[in-house]
Amino acid sequence: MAEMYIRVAEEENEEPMEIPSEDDGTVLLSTVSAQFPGACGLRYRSPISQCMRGVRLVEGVLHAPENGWGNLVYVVNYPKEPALPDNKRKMDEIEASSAKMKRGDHKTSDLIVLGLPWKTSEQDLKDYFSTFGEVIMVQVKRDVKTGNSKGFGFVRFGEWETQSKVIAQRHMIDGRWCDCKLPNSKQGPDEPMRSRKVFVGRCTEDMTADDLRQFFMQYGEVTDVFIPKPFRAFAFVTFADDQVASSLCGEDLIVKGVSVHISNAEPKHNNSRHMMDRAGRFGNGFGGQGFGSSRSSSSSLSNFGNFNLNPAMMAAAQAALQSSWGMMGMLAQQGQSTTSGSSTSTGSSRDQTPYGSGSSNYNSSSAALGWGAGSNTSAGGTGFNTSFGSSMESKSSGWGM
DNA sequence: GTTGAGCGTT
Repeated sequence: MAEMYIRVAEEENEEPMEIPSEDDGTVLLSTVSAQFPGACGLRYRSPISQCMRGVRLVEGVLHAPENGWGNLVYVVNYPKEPALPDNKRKMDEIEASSAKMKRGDHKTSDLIVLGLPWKTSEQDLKDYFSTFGEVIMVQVKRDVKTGNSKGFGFVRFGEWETQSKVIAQRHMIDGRWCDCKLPNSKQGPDEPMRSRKVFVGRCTEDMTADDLRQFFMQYGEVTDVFIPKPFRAFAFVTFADDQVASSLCGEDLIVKGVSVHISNAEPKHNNSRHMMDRAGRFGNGFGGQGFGSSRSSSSSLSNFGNFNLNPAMMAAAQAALQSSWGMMGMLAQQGQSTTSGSSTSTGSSRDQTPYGSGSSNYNSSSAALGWGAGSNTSAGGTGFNTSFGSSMESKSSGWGM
């Protein structure tokens, strides 16, 4: 099937935009979200049943309904708002619209961007994130000596709404799925955060992170899904709202026909545990920033009128072109992403072996940057060792929650 | 088979 366009709109009766399909007739979710930032799926009104129907979404790929995409208008799905008690939501709205809204509450903070392709530059990051809203800072962390990317970076947005939207979804950047989170340094003391995450026991191996995300989305906005890498029959799901999480604890829910058990996520093993326990008398160590307190994630999509042609798509396409695997490589990467480690991240240990066997061209530039060379001998191990058997001590610094 | 990666030379 040749490339075609399908019609997509934010609401059923709004003017649709045409967005391109892939050669095989599927449409990438990343293509949709390039035009509709924050999109998590598509739906349409069935001409037969007159009901809204969901479009099948498998690992980032949208599949046409039985009789093809046709000429229907597909409507964008966005993550559900956290299910807050009505009165609470009203309070937030009033607060937000009031002129004397205390500004301190919704300050943005730096977000860590995990899982970046080695080659992603700060400009790439900025181009990508600008589709969501005003970007006021980007960084790619690099090895000081070699200048090689460490595979993560930071971004800071101008608006709180932008930040919360970005945290709530995954990001296809230069051909890899990346995650944006509050960095550990910004996480509050654990209690408030703890309850946003639930432990999901009795998972089966066929439950992908995407499955879990789709399933739990009905209860509220899902900000993270984690599935341990070698299969271990459990998972973690994090919500934007701690009330959603705690309301599920103790339940047995049916996911893909299997009963899973939801319980509290225990704190991750954690070395920094003596901060301010009972030293109560010297003022509370953590005075200021109430961290987990009031979160009112309004995900009204401000469509900041952007004319830039979807950098997300450009970047992905670019990645496909440059990788010797072409578009197939991209698809392969996506496919692998959800079956592996964290839903979040693409693949276990940076398996971005972009240059398949024998591809000649990769290193005029990389070699100059010191890539292939004798890996890292230093124990500090930010290295790029492609052999990931080598253990670098796992430093779980705590607050991963 | 029921408790998890990776986090900032300011």
